[in-house]
Amino acid sequence: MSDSPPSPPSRPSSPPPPASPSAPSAPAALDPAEHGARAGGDAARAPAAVGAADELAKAYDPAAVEARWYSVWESRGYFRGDEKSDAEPFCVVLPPPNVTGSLHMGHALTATLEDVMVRHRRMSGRATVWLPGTDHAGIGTQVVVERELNREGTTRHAIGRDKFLERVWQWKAQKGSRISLQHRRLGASLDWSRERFTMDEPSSRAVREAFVRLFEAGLVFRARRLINWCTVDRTALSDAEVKHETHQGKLWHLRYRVEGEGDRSVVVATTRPETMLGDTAVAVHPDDPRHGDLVGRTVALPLAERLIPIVADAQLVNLEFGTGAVKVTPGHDFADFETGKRHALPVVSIFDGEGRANDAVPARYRGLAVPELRARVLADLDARGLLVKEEPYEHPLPHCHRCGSVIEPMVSDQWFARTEAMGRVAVEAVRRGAVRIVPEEWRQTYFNWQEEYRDWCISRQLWWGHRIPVFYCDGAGGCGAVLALRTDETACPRCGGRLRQDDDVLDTWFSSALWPMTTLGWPDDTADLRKWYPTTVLETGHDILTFWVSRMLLFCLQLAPERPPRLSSLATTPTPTPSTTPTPSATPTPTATPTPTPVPFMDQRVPFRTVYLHAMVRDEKGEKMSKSKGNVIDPLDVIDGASLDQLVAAVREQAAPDAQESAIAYRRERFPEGLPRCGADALRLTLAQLAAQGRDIKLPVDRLVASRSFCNKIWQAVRFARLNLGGFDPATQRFDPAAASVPDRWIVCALDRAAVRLHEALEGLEFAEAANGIYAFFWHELCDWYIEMAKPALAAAAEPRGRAQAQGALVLALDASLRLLHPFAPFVTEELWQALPRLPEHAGGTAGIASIMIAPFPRPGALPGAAYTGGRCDDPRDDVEWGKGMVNAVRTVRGEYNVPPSRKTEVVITGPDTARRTLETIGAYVAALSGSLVTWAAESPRGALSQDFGVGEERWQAHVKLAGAIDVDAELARLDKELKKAEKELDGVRRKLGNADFVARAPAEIIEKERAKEREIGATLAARAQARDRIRALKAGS
RNA sequence: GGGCGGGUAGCUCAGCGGGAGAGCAUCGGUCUUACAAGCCGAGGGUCGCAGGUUCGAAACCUGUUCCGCCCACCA
Repeated sequence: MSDSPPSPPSRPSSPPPPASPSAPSAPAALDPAEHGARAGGDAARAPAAVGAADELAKAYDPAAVEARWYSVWESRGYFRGDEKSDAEPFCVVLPPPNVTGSLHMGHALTATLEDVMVRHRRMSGRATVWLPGTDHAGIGTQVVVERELNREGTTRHAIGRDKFLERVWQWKAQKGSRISLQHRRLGASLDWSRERFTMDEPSSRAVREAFVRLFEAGLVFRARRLINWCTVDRTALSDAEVKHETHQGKLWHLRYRVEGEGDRSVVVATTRPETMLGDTAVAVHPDDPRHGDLVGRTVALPLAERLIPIVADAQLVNLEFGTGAVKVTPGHDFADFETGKRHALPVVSIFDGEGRANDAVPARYRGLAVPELRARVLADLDARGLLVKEEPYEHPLPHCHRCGSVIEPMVSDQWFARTEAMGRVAVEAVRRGAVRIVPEEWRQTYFNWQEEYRDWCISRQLWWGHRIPVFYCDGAGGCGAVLALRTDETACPRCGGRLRQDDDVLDTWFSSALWPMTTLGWPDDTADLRKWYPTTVLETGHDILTFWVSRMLLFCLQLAPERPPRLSSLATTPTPTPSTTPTPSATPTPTATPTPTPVPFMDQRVPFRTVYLHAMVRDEKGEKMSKSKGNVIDPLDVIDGASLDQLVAAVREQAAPDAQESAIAYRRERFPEGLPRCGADALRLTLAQLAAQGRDIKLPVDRLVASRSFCNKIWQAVRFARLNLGGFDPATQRFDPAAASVPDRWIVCALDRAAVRLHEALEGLEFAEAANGIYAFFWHELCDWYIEMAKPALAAAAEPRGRAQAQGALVLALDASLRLLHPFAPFVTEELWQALPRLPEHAGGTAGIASIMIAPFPRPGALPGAAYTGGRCDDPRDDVEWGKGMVNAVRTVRGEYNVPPSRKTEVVITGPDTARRTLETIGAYVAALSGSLVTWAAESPRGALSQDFGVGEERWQAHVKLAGAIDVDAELARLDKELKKAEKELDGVRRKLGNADFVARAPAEIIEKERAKEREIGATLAARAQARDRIRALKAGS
């Protein structure tokens, strides 16, 4: 893949000089007159310096098309949001990808859906901005750089914090551009002038401001608690970052002797025998007859040689489970930690940060990691006869969301965000509809998560991230103040003592939670913030509903300005006002319950009005894409194509060494031919079409190829137009309803209807509906019927005035269709639109507009077709439908008899007098499309093959005369089959209508519909019976 | 353990109270001067299973089975 646009081989390589006027997009003879720029927007005035080539290549080539447009759009400033615009705002923030990563299909889906929305709204005249950015991804990035250091034989501790951070910034600079490149290749119309990084200066300032404010409000606090600790990444994690996986483990029964009770003992059951060294009690149920009486006694903790009490705890102990006695390890188990608090038990921590046994255990166990420690503890207990039994036991085991290692609950001092008060507001915002979640089924998941109000552990023992802006005056003689400061200080403002900054950094998601605000300039009172906050739609994968969406609601509702502030109150950058809190103690900070933000301001403070959650992209087997499996498809490999060798090479580069073999095998098996070059437009179309799927999207390569074919179809349609526009003068051409032909009038109507449907689907975030609808319209209405019907009038030899009319309508239809398609397939539509002569704006066209990107999206009422569909002109829809019916009927018969297209047939249409009149209007088109000579007759001819067709209740018949003998028996069989089909349907309808309950209870319109159906099928049946009789007569007569 | 989603044509999936659909694949016809990445036609489904509600169920309810996901400290 190359980032320099290759010049397409099939085109003249000399680009028009930059100063040349707007692209002469049609052949010289058709040079469209330029009517200057369309009102408004300097961009529109920019010359279209990158003219489309003089001739369209014979086939669509995505590489050639996509290379040229992105930089043009960007350099002309089309992506820039105009904060001064008076138009209704439309703002989307791109979920910031991890800066050192690379986009996968999930990102491509995000980019596609967001770009579709953004381009549509932009074309519809909204003040649109789409904000790009990347996330520093704390743990992920730090781990990768650390691994690199390890390979060089050093560690982050060896080189120190500052040097290490330098290294990470280098890494970021080196890798960060790939994401932007990928987005550009996808055609994402992001406002790069507003690009942000979660650790850039303004974001860092926002994070700091947010922290200080939350600190001042008592919403973040420091406490010594049991937290999830990853012994590999050596940091605390939040609950959200822990995944519980079912583990086939064991349940061990251990015997503890009761002091002073002779031989009496209690047996406890545990899945983690090694933690017994940290036990500080045994709990039993107070009502347990087995050992209820032992409460208050002590047991001798074996191996550790300590005495621990037996306590009664009805909350922890389940009478039905295990032995009814539970070892209590407050230092390494969440339930036990709570139990310990209830009984004021000491907390013994037996592991260090790497998960090895520390000095709290007897010497022979020190330094052992969990597996070895467990083995030795069990062996020692067994040797003492204290291991009663072990049994297989399945239980959940917590794992690190990042690295997959087993989580160790550990007690430590950490910073937490108090979520209850903020959470209530965040729940309320969704419940009251200030934020809408689409699809709605995710609301429940959101509530379930948000309503738990679990305090969020926000400190991480990492170096890469936002350093916690808390300073301690805890040096010798210090006053002990704990201060959250907006600027770094070295001296304590209270006592002048030396300040020490907290070493920890904030959870990555802390900064992400502020993203809709920071990208718009918060905490400053910026024009962007006033124009675009709250953002309009937040679109992302459902997997980060809890990580990200919930947290944005939590923080933004708390911190956003209550209403757009007045300019006069413009941000005086807050001076550092030190805040204080009591010296941190071992117990959680006191609970001054902050009051929730009053509800009336919710509408102003929510970070977004709508959340749209899309499905996860999976491979064709529905398996999760992962680098180690080798089933990750890089969007660029779909866009540019990739040989099998390239795919294999990519695995070697990306996948972990131990996973490479299987990953390569997967690719060899799945993509023996590699991936075909499909182009960004095809990828986007495919992803948009699949967006309706609920939880998972399986991405079949076939679909991509089909979309590429669709792009070619669009290409060919415009190519056809250009080949048939000889002598056409777009400047003077009008679409004249009075003079327009039936197909021309029909297509403008159909276009108007398609535009209405598409617009509604897009406004309703129904991407698949939108994409499929416009696909079907373009291919099956415009290409299959309209262009085919228009061909005779467009032929070079056709009558000139009629031809000019047809040319005008074709140009109009394609112009509008391309605009409808543009949000989905930006590149190919721009290329073709530039190559298409267009009518002036006052004639419903877009001549003079420099780019399709800034052309108006066809709206109901804005197209000439609106005059028809609005009832002001005669909509020829019925005539065309009858025509289609006739053509289909003839084609069916010809198809059944394998009549080659080259062979003309003679066709007689029978039906009421209206049929004759309809035929006068559309007969020529029917003839052309069915390869037949078509006439009307009152009587069915003998010796023809009949096929009925109809619109609504009315049925007419097409009688196809085939030269040569008819296979009478075969024909009878065919008609018989059709007849039976109709009979069966009629039966069903009659049964329904014969049902008194139905007639009495069903709504009137449904009954009427059934009656109509009865008449319709009745007519069909009659027609088929007649046809059969005629064939029978033929048989009898032959 | 709790919650959620899904089982519809060979494959991937729409439809989610009133006549079973799309793309791909298959079969037949066609190189018709925009497109063979095309055009035309055809075949193919008791909508997981069983009950129920309803005049009417692929859709709603209950149960059941099979897949998948999320959440969860019963040691």
